[in-house]
Amino acid sequence: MQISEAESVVMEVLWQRSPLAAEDVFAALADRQDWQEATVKTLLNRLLNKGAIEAGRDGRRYLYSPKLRREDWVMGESEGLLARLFDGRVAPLVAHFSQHRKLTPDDIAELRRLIDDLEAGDDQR
Amino acid sequence: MQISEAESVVMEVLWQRSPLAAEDVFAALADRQDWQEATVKTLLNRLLNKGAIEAGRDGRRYLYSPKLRREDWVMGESEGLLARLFDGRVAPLVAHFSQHRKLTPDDIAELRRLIDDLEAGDDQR
DNA sequence: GCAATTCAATTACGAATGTAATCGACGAGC
DNA sequence: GCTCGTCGATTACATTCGTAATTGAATTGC
Repeated sequence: MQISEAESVVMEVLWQRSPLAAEDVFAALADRQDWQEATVKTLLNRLLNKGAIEAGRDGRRYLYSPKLRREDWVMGESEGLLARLFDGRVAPLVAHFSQHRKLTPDDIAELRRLIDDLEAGDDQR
Repeated sequence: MQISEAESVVMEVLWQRSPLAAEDVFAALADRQDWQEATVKTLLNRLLNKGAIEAGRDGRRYLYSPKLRREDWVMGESEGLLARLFDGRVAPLVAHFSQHRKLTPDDIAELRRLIDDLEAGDDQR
């Protein structure tokens, strides 16, 4: 499922809360995006055609909900980047960020916790 | 500097080895990409116009070299993804991969080494 | 010197994308 | 019932991208 940049902005709104009418999506974006309502409607329609969202009637209008799960989308995007830039390995990615000092102490602490859990829980699950 | 998908394939070749003539880039891609040589030349030209590469004359032809550093491009792409999908934090990204069991034991071991180094070398550099 | 070859530069063209305006149907108010 | 407003659907249009073919200039072989 290919989602364009602009489309993903709309998806984020729906992942946040749904179902929503076109107007609600527009309203939710009003501060961040300088889009006309017509633009939002176009994007909703394109997402509908792609099957990324679905619409249920609510009287005269539609309420839109995501069909594509954010989780799956995020996984696809992440995997793509990882494959293209880091030969599919996670460690080099983290190394990359660390080399550019993009890791806050909090990041490091959280990473440590993650690693500890992973090593401890090797067989669980 | 905006590099499209197809353009980045060409960049990867030049990052690997440069300077190269258009023909060499084409040859290097022959197995992976089913592109005509004309296509490769178009991409080289677009990259030239964008300033991502530069060309030095070699008699009748040109030899192309990257101007954009891979390092910088990778950082830009990574930061972009991180910002869009993980609120700019590295740890959630790693957590995401770990939740989907995308971490090999090697990954985990390497991550541990990274973390250890980071914690040990807090002030160095 | 002229023809054939070889490059790069220019042009092509359909699909996707960003950004909207317009149209047409349906319901609400008079 | 007719009119007006409100939605979604359709159409629009410039730009970027993927994928090339064509052209034009320089070079090389005869």
